[in-house]
Amino acid sequence: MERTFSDDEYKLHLIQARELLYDYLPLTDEQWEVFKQGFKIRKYHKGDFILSEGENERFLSIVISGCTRHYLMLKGEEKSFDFSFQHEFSCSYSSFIQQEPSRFFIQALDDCVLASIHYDFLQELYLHYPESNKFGRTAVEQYYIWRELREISLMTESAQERYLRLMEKHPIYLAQVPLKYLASYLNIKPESLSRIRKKLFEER
Amino acid sequence: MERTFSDDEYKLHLIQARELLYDYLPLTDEQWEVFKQGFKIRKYHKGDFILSEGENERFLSIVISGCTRHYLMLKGEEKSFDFSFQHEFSCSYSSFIQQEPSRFFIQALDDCVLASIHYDFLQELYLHYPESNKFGRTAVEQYYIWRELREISLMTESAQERYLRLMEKHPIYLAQVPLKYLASYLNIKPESLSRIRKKLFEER
DNA sequence: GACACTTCTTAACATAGGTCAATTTTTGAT
DNA sequence: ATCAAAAATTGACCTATGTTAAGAAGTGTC
Repeated sequence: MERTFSDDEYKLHLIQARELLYDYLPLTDEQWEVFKQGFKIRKYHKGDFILSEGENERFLSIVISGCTRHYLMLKGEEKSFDFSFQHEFSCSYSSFIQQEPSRFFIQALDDCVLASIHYDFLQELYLHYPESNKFGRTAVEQYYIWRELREISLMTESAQERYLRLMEKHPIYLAQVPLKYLASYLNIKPESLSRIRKKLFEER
Repeated sequence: MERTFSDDEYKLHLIQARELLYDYLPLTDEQWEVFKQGFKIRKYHKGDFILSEGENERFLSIVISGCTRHYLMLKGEEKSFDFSFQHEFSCSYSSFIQQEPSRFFIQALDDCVLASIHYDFLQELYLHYPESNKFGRTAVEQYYIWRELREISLMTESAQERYLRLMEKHPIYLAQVPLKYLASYLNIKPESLSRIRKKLFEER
């Protein structure tokens, strides 16, 4: 469920969006005037669903504040695949690209604000401003690199190694994400994560 | 090591390249005249290295014939991540995008011919023909979808389930890829794949 | 601040897949 | 066709993680 807010808030968030976007795609004032028409600022409360399985992902979003969790349901169990924090993209990307039903749920892990660009608007941009393909390309390239790192991790590391690397590289996950979701992100059960944490604690 | 061939062969392969590319990116004759200047046809014998770990991936390639294997070395062991057959892209993509050293080796699994577009040429294209960003975007989108499916598989399926799905969806892998590589692609040891195959055989 | 609800931890036991070592089968070179 | 090398299989045993069940520690609500 989407939440509402004031015009002033909306404008502020749009400015933030441009700033956060800057690293991926620095836009001239002129370009921004075009782009910003296509952005929708969306606000969610902790626990709200941003996207549900089976829906087409219509938005490519950048997280302005808060964080989101991407997961899928399998045999009655949740499997967490991604967490998106400020400055990162949040999108069920395969669904977005193909405009096919998403296998993933996206849920607000905390209160959060997203700047979301609509699929149709992006297609229009691609058509009328060919250089905007660069935006789509850059976004998906970022996504791709992330996915590849995840896959390498899943293929080559033990659960404990993944946990240790997570602590080192993304301590924010430890701080913000409930352990049961982290466990599933590490591809183990919460009980196994507990054991690993206990063992690491005892060893030091 | 790259192999050589005649002018006629070269021209033929260029034509094939355009055809194979068509599904990803239909090009007008005019566009093709520009694109084809950037393509290099490369031919390898079975076992040749197309890219080694530590090298920057300079080419985005489409497989015209034969097949390639992408793998990385970890603790003295090979881990296979991808096989690319005719019509598919073959590229150490993160390295290509970031122009940073590749973690992957790419090896000719059979004699093969690739149509490869050079990184620099592609950047020029992006610059001078903004619509060509669409090519880069489409290629990486394909890659992304593939990576996501792999990740879902690794996260949610047992080795046996992965093997069965492979048999069903990509029987060509069974036919063309040595079991030791398939095992590593399924993220298990050859001994375990043997056991799975034996069990499946006895059950029917 | 008491209660209910969720999350986290612990322990005992089960299992998929890993390890090691030996054997069989396949492949490739001559 | 023969032989050596590589790939695939098998069996005995091991280990990390899963399963189940219980209890402890948080958290949010009135």
